[in-house]
Amino acid sequence: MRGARRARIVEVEAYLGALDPASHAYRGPTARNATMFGPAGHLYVYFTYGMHWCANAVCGEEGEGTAVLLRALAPLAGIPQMRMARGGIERMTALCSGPAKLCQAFGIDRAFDGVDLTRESRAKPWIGDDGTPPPPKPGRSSRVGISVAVGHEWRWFVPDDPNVSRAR
DNA sequence: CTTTGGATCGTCT
DNA sequence: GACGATCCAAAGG
Repeated sequence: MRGARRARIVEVEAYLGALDPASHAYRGPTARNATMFGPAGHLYVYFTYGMHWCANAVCGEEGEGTAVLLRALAPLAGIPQMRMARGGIERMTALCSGPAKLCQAFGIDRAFDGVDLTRESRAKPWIGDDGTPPPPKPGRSSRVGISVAVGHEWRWFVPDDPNVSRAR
């Protein structure tokens, strides 16, 4: 949520710090993952595959390294801006249907690593509660794109939402 | 529709 | 020096 752009979170994955070999925080704090070990409610942004940014909400106790990866959003407002940021792509469900796509749609990069998500602002991303209840029966599956700790079903999503990324 | 391979570079070994 | 918490275009059915 930034500027005129707003969207609803419809897919996330949990990464459990030192307990989770698939987490960036598994091997302890480094320059890159420092934000993960900070206070909850802040944004952890990382760069991957030489071209993509991905965003997490830090959610554990300070020093724990626990975070939730934002994997997909349902666009609500500022759609033309998202389209523009995504290179003029037309298909609505392609705007935010992936962790790197949603960052591109919202213009999220390293500059926003560490920002406080709990404070509403026009100049940076933030997360708020608009009163929409969570799905009564959330979808659940193993996490996408990882090669270790594959056994845990720590991906959660809104069933039947067209913006949810398709699993490999 | 599905499958495949290329792009591209910061981070940690 | 290897490899990613990915995406997309192109090619094949």
